[in-house]
Amino acid sequence: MTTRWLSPDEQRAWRAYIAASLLLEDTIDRQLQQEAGMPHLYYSILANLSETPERRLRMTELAEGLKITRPRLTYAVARLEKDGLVRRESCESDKRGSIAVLTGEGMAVLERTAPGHVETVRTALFDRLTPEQVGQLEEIFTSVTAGLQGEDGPFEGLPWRRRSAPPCS
Amino acid sequence: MTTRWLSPDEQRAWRAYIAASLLLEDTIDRQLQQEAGMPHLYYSILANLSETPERRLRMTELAEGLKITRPRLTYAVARLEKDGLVRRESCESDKRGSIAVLTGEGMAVLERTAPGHVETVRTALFDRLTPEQVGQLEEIFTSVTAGLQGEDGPFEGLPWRRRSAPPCS
DNA sequence: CGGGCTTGGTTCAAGTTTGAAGCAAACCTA
DNA sequence: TAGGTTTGCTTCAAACTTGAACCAAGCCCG
Repeated sequence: MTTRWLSPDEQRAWRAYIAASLLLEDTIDRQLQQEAGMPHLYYSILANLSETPERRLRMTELAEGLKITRPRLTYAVARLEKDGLVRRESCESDKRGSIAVLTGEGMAVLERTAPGHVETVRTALFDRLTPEQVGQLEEIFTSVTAGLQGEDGPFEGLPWRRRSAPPCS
Repeated sequence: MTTRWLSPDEQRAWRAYIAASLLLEDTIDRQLQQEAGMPHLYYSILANLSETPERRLRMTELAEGLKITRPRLTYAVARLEKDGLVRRESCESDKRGSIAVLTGEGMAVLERTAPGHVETVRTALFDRLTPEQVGQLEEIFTSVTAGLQGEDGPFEGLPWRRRSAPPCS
């Protein structure tokens, strides 16, 4: 089958997206590195943990939620643990398991740095969008995520996909 | 001033965007690593070069177009040069300058791998969007780019910004 | 039980990215 | 035209990411 190249509209959209996403991530990483001494992903790990009832999550659940691979998470959590922001506990009901727990210090860092982070996201992104565009953004990217990890799509083989979710709270 | 947190709508949009952009980049990187033996950025370098009249660009122009820092580009081009896909020439009119030139072999790799790449982008993204959404995508991210590197915005200090564009074709 | 398969997680080496520092050529400006 | 500053690019060390290999614990079925 002959290649279906991108239309001019699609080309422009694609390039706009690529450029902006690089700039945006760089901006956020830089701001968080300044204020919190860690890149965006590491901040997201703390944020994710802080939102669970017990401020704890199994490694695999965390990796799945963040859409990253497990080795990447292992490395990141090791660093956060060294900094005292996260602690690791082993899972009682499944002795293979490992649970990341947000420490008090981790929570404190999060609370201290959240306002600056939100401000950056706001200034760089949301302050420039109309309410309709916010809705469009959500719709577009929710759909993309569904396609990339949904049961039906052509990308089943992505390595971070999991089949079951162990509880072990 | 008290923090303006994200509204629920904004939260959802932000999370959808973060998740999808990670999945999308991973998917594209993986596909290109398979088919072309290089990550997305490196492919983009070849693609950018191929679109200029003489298939050549000054390092700084290239970095600026790709929205990446110069050390990052230096490293990437060094690798591509080692692989024979890019050659470096020194600039006559400005002896500090260095010019990246796409080789015949580089062009061949690009032509061989472009269809698979486009197919991935299409499957992961554009096949899931309506024509209106393609337009929305472009508008949103064009605006974000403008904000992050425009003359007026609050992010003047980003290190990749340049003031002038040397010709030195 | 006992062998094989799967799952949760880490480790390892190789590759990439980052920000600061360095270096040489070009550009002032007095 | 000399001295200082800027510009273009690279180098360096430290941090991060990747994918493959690994290990131990659970699972499955006989």
